[in-house]
Amino acid sequence: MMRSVRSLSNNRPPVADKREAILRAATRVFARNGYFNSKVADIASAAGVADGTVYLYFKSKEEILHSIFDRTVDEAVSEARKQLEEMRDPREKLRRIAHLHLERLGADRDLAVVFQVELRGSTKFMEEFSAAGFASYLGLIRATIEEGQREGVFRSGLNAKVVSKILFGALDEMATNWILSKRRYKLAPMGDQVLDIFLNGVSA
Amino acid sequence: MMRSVRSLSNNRPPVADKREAILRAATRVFARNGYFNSKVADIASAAGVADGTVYLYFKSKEEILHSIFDRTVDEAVSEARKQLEEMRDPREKLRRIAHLHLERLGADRDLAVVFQVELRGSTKFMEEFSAAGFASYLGLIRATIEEGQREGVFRSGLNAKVVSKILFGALDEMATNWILSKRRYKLAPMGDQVLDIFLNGVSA
DNA sequence: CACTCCTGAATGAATAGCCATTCAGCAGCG
DNA sequence: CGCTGCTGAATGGCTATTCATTCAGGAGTG
Repeated sequence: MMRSVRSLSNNRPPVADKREAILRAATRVFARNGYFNSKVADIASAAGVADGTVYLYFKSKEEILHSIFDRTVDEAVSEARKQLEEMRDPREKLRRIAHLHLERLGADRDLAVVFQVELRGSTKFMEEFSAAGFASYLGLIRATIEEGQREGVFRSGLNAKVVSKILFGALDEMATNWILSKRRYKLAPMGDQVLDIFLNGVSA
Repeated sequence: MMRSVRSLSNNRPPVADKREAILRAATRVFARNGYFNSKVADIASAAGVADGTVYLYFKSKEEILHSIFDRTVDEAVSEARKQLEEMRDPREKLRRIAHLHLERLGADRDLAVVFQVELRGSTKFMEEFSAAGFASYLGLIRATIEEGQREGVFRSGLNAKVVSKILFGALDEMATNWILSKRRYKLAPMGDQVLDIFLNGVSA
């Protein structure tokens, strides 16, 4: 009750503030208990708001999960697009994609758990997610590979779609293993090992 | 009611019969609705038994899911071990592993959904699964890679653990994409494309 | 063979508890 | 006052699991 100073900065973004808090709390709660075992009441209390408040910002529990995905994927894809714009070498581009991918997940274990574990938790989810963000992410990888094929740095006989799935799958597995591992290690550096083998495998 | 001949062979396995029926029904139900959205009553009716009967064979809904995993992984690993025994070339061994992996999942879409989607649905599950079957499966791949390194067919500078994760991740992604895809295609042949790139990447 | 008694597998209605969502009202502010 | 934003207790629906009961068929008996 009684917040230090309330006026100045606390006026405008109570909205965005609380929404953010709920999203962050939900990420933590989902990561620790799994989506289906998480109670909305847990999320509310972790966010420091009342149960009902959650429904002022989200239509349902499910929408919370969606929002976490959407926000993260949108951010990740647009950030990647931006950084890739200034690059030429397709090999370097793939390295950058891998790095950004693992760096982002490696920086927030809870977020990583939600992505690697909870996202997989229902075909419905995967299909929805698949349609939107995932497709554009895979597309980013594929476009880079096709670019490399045109330039002659990657073998042109390969099916770019399959090749992009291989890279994605390998990175995804690194992330999944990382969250399951008891031993703490840096995730991002794994990307280099993956890329070494991958590039060696696809280079012309 | 009225079973043809009851004595001879019908005496022993009414038990295994029903257990099997429940397991098969559960695989279908879980695959279609997701584990958490599946009602035990749905499984029972799909299996053609009463709700209560399920509890004569399984302690809980969760144990049903476990049993599906355990049975499949055990079968897969021992089958793979057996086939690999008679082979020498590590490259061929990896091809065989990939083939068996995708062949098995490709032959039963429901089972594939349970494995690719439901298995990922909770950290708890993954940890338990991880401990048992998954580790031994990854270990099989790793052992083959190390064997290849000793024989000089694979680059010895590579970390075999990471390399095995890459291969597994790539195969896993093929399977996941396959179940999500609307278009029907054969899963197993994807293994060859994966192996072409993979072997090219790791060969000495 | 005919009959009775048992056994335990199978049943499915009832229970018990859980939890997402709602909403009547409260507090602070201008 | 009149809003706006928030609260949290109450509601309603749902479903895993239990358990009293049924019943088919095997065993024992005369």
